[in-house]
Amino acid sequence: MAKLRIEPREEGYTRGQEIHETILRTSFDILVDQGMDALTFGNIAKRMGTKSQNVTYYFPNKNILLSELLNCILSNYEYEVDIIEKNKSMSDEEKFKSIAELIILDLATKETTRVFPELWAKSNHDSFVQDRLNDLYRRGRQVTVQLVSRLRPDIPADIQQMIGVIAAGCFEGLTIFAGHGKEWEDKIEIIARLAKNILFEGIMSLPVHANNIDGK
Amino acid sequence: MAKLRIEPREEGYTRGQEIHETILRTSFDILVDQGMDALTFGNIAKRMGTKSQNVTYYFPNKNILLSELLNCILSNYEYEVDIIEKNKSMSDEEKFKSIAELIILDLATKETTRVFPELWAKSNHDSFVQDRLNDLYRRGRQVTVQLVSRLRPDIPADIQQMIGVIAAGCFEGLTIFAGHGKEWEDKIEIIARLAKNILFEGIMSLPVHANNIDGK
DNA sequence: TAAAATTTTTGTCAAGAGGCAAATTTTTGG
DNA sequence: CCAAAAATTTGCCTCTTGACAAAAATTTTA
Repeated sequence: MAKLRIEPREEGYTRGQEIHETILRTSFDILVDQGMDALTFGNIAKRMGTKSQNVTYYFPNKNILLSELLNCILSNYEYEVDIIEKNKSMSDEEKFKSIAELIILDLATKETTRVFPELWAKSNHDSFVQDRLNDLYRRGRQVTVQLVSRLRPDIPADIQQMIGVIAAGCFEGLTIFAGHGKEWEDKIEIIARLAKNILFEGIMSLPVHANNIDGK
Repeated sequence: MAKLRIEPREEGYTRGQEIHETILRTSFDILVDQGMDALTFGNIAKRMGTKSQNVTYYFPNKNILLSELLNCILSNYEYEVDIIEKNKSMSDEEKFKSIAELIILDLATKETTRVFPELWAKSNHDSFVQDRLNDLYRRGRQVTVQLVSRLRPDIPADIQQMIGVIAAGCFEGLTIFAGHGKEWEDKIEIIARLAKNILFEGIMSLPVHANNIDGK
């Protein structure tokens, strides 16, 4: 629920440990409901009822805070991907559809709806964010691509990859229209069901001949 | 190419007119290659080789500049939607696929890849941006939804709408993975072809019974 | 050409940002 | 309980931002 995986620091008192964690959680909260602009030492301190210099003590400069925060955010999603990956009790079709549904339903969460657009925007001008996001997405797609490769073994591997990209794009894109607070939020369940069926059937009915990577 | 539709001011000298336009174009350029953070009066002026107070003269405060800029950006996309809407010389299938391809290829543009994520992020904390974006997307979807309603007249209207949302989500989401400077940028043509086929076939093979809006 | 309107420059301001340094207080392990 | 480490507070600094006001220069039009 918290959408943050915080690894403990290596040194310091347990009290300091808690503060360290509180700073990260408070930062995340600010990111979620006020956006990246509002994420300042002053605002973090204000929410925590302390001074900005105290935040500086734990995170000597803003880049360190941001990169550590990014890490906690993405680690959590990678953890979620792991859980999906390990589920082995379904057919490939069931797996594909349940993953699609899971991801779409997650993106309707306030946290996901609010945080990812900030990261997408930042990634365009910050290669550190870009790289870390890429890692996450690459790993996340792995599951889908593997399923595609089993569902459509007749398709070349690079096309299978791109199909994974398209599916992921479809999921992420729905954030904008059916995410938390968006126009289609309350239809998210129906949309999730439709999307998984459209994607599944679309992938299954792709003609082989049209998928040659060199094809015109 | 310019991705900006600037309507002339109502008053002022022609020289002032040009400056007004230059400010908006410069602002857009900054937004594209440095992002929303860097969009300050000072930076605009620096790029133009003038003083920030001169920018203030044309746009008394930043909200006015931002809302006017947003207007110019979105007006241009609405204009592009119009062009698509007017093309009547194809079958519905051809139309659907060519629209899909057109949108996906546009999103690979540097301008679109850079600007829209900024708007998505901002829309989460700025209802003015949210509303204007919604208008644009609603209008943009109209074309797709109309096609869907002709391709699948057996499906209830609200489900047709949601299919439009899913298609739009798929398009927009690809910005993140195959937009300008992204990992899959150079595969964008293949991805566009795949996506339009997956979506088309997926939509065509949706079972009617599964689409009842009240269905469990 | 002169008057009027528009544009540019100069100067100033308060608020808030990130950051540094040293004094003080609190916590913890021995 | 007591030193040493950790955490907090106090105070200050520089830079940037958006904003305002008034003087100066420029352009247009009558």
